[in-house]
Amino acid sequence: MKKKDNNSDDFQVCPIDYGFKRIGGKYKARILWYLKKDTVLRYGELSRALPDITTKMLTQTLKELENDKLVHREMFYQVPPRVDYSLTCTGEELIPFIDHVREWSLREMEKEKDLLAVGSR
Amino acid sequence: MKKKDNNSDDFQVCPIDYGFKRIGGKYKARILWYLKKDTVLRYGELSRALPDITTKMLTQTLKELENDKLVHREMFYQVPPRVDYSLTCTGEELIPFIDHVREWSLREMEKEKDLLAVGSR
DNA sequence: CCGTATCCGAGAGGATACTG
DNA sequence: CAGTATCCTCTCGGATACGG
Repeated sequence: MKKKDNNSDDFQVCPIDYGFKRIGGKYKARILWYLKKDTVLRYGELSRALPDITTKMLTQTLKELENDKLVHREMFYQVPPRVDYSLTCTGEELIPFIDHVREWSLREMEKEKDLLAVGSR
Repeated sequence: MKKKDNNSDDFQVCPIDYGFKRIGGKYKARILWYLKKDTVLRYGELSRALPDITTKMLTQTLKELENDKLVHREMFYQVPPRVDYSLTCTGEELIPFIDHVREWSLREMEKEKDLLAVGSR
């Protein structure tokens, strides 16, 4: 198997890979989704929206999303500090597709539940 | 942070997480995509379609997709052996959404290229 | 309130050789 | 042709403690 030699970037990047790298990762899609629902969320609100995330991962993921221009970050220099997060236009373009997965998943989870119910009686 | 205790499954599973687990992984989306394009592909054809995948990963990923009922596997007992892979109905439901990411990625990659071109002149 | 800084373990994925 | 079987590396993410 040919390994990509990194001193030449003339190899083709698959767009599917590219996309999944930008929204993959354990929490990225969920964060984007919560942001679309409420438009603007503070750090603490996001933290409460995703109860299973650690501060490390939340900070890190938000930073990645910001560098990727998918979320916008606004700091207010106050005491106590305040930081707002919201979607960029590019980030919003991803919402319909996250919605699609979500709907699909809900249907699939229903199917699983039904199957389980039938099996146990 | 509360850790999920695995002896009780009364905790809520987020549908977004659920979905991304089923189509996440380095090659799953790409494999589904190639299957939609050509409808039926043999193991070797898939291998050639994804030049960067090793046999180990291809076999493993296909097995996962099969267990998840996203792809269908058909063996022909011949010499030399032949195995066909195709999408299930559930798998097909994911294609529009993979398409969406792909289109988005193509646009984004264009934007990056333009940016680079401007920067270097 | 909004993070940083370390340390660490599990598992995803890679390289390589072999088989019915 | 269509996979198995090992071994190994390396990144992702969890736990925990501390800082402006």
